[in-house]
Amino acid sequence: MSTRPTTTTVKRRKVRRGRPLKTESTPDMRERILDAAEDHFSRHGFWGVTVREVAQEAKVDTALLHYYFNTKRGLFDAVFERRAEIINKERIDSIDAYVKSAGSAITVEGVIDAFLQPILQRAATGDQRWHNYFALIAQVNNTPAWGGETMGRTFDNVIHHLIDALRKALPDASEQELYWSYHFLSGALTLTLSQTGRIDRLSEGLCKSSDFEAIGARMAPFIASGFERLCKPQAARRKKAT
Amino acid sequence: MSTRPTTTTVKRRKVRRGRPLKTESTPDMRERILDAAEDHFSRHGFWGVTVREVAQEAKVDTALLHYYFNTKRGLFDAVFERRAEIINKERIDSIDAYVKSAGSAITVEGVIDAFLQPILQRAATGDQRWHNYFALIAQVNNTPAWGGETMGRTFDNVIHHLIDALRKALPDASEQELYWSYHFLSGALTLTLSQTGRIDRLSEGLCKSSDFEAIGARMAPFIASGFERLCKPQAARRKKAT
DNA sequence: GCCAATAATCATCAACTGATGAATTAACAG
DNA sequence: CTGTTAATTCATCAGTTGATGATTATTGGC
Repeated sequence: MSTRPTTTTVKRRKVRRGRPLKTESTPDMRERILDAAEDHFSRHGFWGVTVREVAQEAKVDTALLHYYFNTKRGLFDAVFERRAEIINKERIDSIDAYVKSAGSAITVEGVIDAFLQPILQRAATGDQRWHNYFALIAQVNNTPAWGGETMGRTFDNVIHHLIDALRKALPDASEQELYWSYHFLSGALTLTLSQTGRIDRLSEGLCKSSDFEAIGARMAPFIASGFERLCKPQAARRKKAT
Repeated sequence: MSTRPTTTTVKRRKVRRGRPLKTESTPDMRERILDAAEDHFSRHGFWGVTVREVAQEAKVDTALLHYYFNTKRGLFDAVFERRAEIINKERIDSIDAYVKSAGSAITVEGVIDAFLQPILQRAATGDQRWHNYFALIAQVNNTPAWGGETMGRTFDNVIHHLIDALRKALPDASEQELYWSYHFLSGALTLTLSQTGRIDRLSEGLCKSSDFEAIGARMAPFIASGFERLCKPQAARRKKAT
């Protein structure tokens, strides 16, 4: 409008085209795109996000998303798998370390705590990127259309590892009770990770969904009690006296 | 295909326009639109559905959706609130009936069972429309952007009613522990309602996420154990011996 | 130095999206 | 009968969407 080039191409507003110089502090566009996508997908789900929004936040052209990930879905899957490997390895190592150290004194609560701690600790650090990622998992886990399949492909290994360890702590448990108990554990964890802030409002500020320290201290005892109730039917049987 | 009008105006493929005749078995378009919307929103969430898809399934023109609900969001809200009143009343009545009948023999498991049964029984009947509705709740409950607010507006009354009843069964419980425990309950219930079929695949068919009878028998005991563990800290305190 | 491969932007597309004013037909009140 | 209101489809719009071929600039191997 008013400001325009006075002499020799002073007011260059044009973004550089072509391959970038390697020396200029390595922009690493691919990671920037993944971060932006993680941020948006975790908040609004797959269909609630446009590739333009992601591109805008990452400050790149939309064509670059397609260059790296082909399709919007390819981008989503890349986001979903990027951190899965890290957290899965941590959880398996944590379970193994606990099982080894506990020996015959293995407890349900110990196993579940070992399973949860890697996640809750990453969440507790306050790293927004991990927060986003966990919320993304929660979204996928509650997507009926394709969530079950995606979750399975990515996390079944770890879950079976967890259940194997739980079997050691609950040698008499039936398979069914173990899986149903895990189902309830998964739900509780998922809602925790989804970060809707619902419990904050419900409790009028008494509980904060971002207070992962409080959650970390309570979740394993809560869930372990449930496991023991369901998977140790011989002890303390005092159900509804019908 | 074979049965068709023999004489006058045989090949009429054009859909009728204008106000429909009242005598022709009352189509009740409004409900049909809500059913179709419920079906789609529950599967793909708000952004994963287009008004055209809903209109097509309901076999009406898209303009009719706007005639009844103004905007896509208005349609979504109407779907969400349609069944809320019914199920909320059932849950409050169920809790009240239990509290009254149990008297001083009130138990945590009894309260939670009374809270869950209305939902699980409706789900167990196999009515697809209620299935869809419950899956929709699960979607909303895991939508960080606006899920917490919508859930609160619709369900906070019932939840506070539940927690009031639980306080009677757990007179020494701190508010915080009660709310955290409810948080885990809510997560477990939500994942159950979301019907992703994940547990089916994980357990290789041993557990069926549509088997609400199995869930109804296990969920209240599981969750009640957790509540008692967290909210009765004086008894059986045997945490990790650090 | 030359040239193929790589990494990025530009310009554009056909399809789709939510929404709306006009037209059409029936119900209903007086 | 007649005019107003309710319920429905028609026709269409302006903006958005995911995607892509062309273009530009830099790297790195020979």
